[in-house]
Amino acid sequence: MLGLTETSRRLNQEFFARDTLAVAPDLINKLLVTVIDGAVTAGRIVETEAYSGIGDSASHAFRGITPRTAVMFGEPGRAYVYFSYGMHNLFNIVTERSGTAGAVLIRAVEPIQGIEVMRTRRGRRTNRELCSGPGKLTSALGITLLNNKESLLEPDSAIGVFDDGRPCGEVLTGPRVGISSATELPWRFFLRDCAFISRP
DNA sequence: GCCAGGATCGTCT
DNA sequence: GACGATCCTGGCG
Repeated sequence: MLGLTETSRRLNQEFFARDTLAVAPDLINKLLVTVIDGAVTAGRIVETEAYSGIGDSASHAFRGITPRTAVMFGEPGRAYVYFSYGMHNLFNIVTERSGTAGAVLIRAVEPIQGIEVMRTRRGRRTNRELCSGPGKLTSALGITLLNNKESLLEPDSAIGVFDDGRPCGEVLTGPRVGISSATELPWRFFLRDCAFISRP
C-alpha cells in the first residue's frame, strides 16, 4: 500500500471484534493511515475513547438501532463517521461482534506522514495543532461522511490501522471529553507525557 | 495566555 | 424544534 507500512501489519477483524474497552487502549500507538484524494497521510494514535452500547448513556447506540447507529451494531472493523456541531466530522472504529454495539472514537494522532498535505487541508499550523482533536484529525487526514461504513480491513481500503511494532509508552485513563452523561466512566485513553493529545 | 461566543446541520423527540 | 463525542476567532491583558 505504501512504504511506511511495508513492515507493518494491518489490524484485522479479530482485533476489532473484541470488547470495546479492550480495543480502545490497544489502539494507542497504532498507525492510522488514509489514502484519500491521491494523498497518503498517517498519524500515530495517541488518544481514544470507548463508546459502548447497552448501559452507556453517552453512546449514540444507547437508544438502539436507528439509521445512523446501525453501523455501530454491525461488522467490526468498519468506520463510523458522523457530523457534529454543524461543522466537524468525527471518526470512530466499530468494535464487538456483529449484533453488539460498540465503537472507539479516535481523538488525537501524532502526524507522521503527509504533513504538508495536512497543512494544506488545515491551514498553516504547527505540527501539534494539526491533529490534536477529533474534528481536527478528520480534517487533516481527509476523512468525511463519505467514509462512513467503509471497511478498514481490505488491502485497498482508503483508511487502515497498522501495527508497526514500535514500543508503546504508558497509557493513562480518564473521563471522556465533551459528554453530559455517564461522565463518571474513565473510558478515555491517552499516552502519558504526549504533546499531541487534545488536552494536557 | 485565557476565556467567551459563534458557527451550522444531521439526527432524533 | 432542540441539541450536540467541537473548533476557531477576537478581545483582553
